[in-house]
Amino acid sequence: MTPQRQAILEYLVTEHSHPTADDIYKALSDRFPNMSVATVYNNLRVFKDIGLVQEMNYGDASSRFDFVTSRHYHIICDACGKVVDFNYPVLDEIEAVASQLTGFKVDRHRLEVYGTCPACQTEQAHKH
Amino acid sequence: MTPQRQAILEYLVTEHSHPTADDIYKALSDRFPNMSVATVYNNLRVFKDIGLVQEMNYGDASSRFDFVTSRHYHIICDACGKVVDFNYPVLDEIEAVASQLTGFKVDRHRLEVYGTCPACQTEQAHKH
DNA sequence: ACACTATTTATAAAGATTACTATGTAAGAA
DNA sequence: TTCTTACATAGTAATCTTTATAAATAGTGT
Repeated sequence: MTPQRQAILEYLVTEHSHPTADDIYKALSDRFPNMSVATVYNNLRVFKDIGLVQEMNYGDASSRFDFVTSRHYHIICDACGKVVDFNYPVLDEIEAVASQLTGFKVDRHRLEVYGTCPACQTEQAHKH
Repeated sequence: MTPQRQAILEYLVTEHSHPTADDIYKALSDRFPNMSVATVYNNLRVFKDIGLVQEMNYGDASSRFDFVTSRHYHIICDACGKVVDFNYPVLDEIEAVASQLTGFKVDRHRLEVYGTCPACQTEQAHKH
């Protein structure tokens, strides 16, 4: 557990945003002026492998990383990219159905809702 | 509707795989030896904009493209990357709940199930 | 034939992520 | 302490996917 590793983990735990690797890199560049981007990626992979952190890919943009606490889903704003958590009963049934229909051994699923966040809604309304 | 455009669309309709841009490019390189990769991307974007084709991003790998027929979900093999369709009632409720909880105006959602396909299951079993 | 518009090709460029190498650093054994 | 081993980091090059750009091409209508 190096200082850099601790700082990255700390950032993920305390910040409730869903930062990209670059967000983390920039946020910590004050405390670690010569930390490498590769270090951020390396540590994020370590955290992911042991299940502490979840990686989320959206389109062509950068991956976002989320410290895993409780089970929740994400809703993402198409306009500004903001990610917000929301709770919903875990969709176990769809996994069972998918497994039956396809013969796959199911491991997990991934669900995201897309739309426009309140802030961007008002901004778009003001454009008239 | 150029010959290249037609060929790309034809490939998406007839092949029931979920090809990447590069898959399409390679598959058509016999008939169009000097077609550019950019042409594939351009046309895929055109198809996507008019709603003929759906783009799917998985992790760091390339996007996959799916000709839109009926509403269905995807299950993806972690071992070989294969994508298989399966049918399930559309999850309208989760969109409503998410909207209520977050104040977002919901546009759509995205759901994928991950696991191991039958072929890779047997292959993994034979490794003992 | 001429102008206009859209498409293609070819290539450069961008952006995110990984690979690689050398350096550093901490822990353990002799 | 000193040597050794293992691993983390920094720095940079390389890779891969996708987009941007500019020139060439082809089609359509006048």
